[in-house]
Amino acid sequence: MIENNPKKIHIPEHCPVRNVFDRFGDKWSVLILMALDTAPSMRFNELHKGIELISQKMLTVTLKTLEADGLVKRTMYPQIPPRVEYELTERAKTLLPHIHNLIDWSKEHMADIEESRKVYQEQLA
Amino acid sequence: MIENNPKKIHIPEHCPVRNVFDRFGDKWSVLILMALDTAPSMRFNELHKGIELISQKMLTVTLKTLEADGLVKRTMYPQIPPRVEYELTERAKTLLPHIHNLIDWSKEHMADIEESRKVYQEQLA
DNA sequence: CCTTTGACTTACCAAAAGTAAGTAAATATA
DNA sequence: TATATTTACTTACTTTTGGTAAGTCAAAGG
Repeated sequence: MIENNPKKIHIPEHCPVRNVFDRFGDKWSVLILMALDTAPSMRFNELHKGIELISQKMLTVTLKTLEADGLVKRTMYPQIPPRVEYELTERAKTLLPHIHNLIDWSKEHMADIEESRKVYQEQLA
Repeated sequence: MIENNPKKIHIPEHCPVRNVFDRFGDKWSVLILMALDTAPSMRFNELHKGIELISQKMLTVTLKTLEADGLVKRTMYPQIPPRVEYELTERAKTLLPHIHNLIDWSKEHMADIEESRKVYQEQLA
């Protein structure tokens, strides 16, 4: 009777859920998608200035993974200095409503959450 | 004319969006909430076994932040060996539908996304 | 006694992310 | 002619975060 399962919940390593949240479960992906949602297209430096505190490095690597996932389209104009435009794909546009729902939830509950955090901190002291 | 804003998108460091996604934008929070959603309450080791590959350390620290945010309720029964039960709060229950929407989106699109990733990889080679 | 049990800590190490400087190539300025 | 500027990145290096494995606590069971 090795492994006599008590409650059989199991969130395995490889599943669509993990696959998605490993993408959204990083600091910057969602923020970039949101920024791109505010204009038809944006250039690298616009994103860099628009998303406070993101580093150039993290902006490039995150844009690359978003591009790989088909959520962002990258268009390079061969000029000098170079011009590169980023825009949301149709796929990304089907995702954004869900993200906005999370944002709305967060706006609605953030005051309460911060209050909870304060109370929790005070309990520790 | 320093700072003659071209497109005024701006995602500042301190805003409800960041505040929420810094929470969800970590590897484990959402997974723990999902696991807790499958039963009325769960013990530490049930979660540890149920969520594949999470370390004890990350489980404890993530549970603590979820507790601090009022998303998880922790109940300790003073026995030896100890028994600790975790359950979702009402606040968390209002959040879970949105998370499930994201999961549904991810199930719907994951095949296409993996295909995109494959194509993207092949382009590089 | 010594082992087991459950929910953790702690110390140490690896991986991820942040920082700052560098690159390319043409145009603008001195 | 020499230097500075511009944009979209790389690269090398440092810091922070996360993972691993062992240890702790106190009682019950063999």
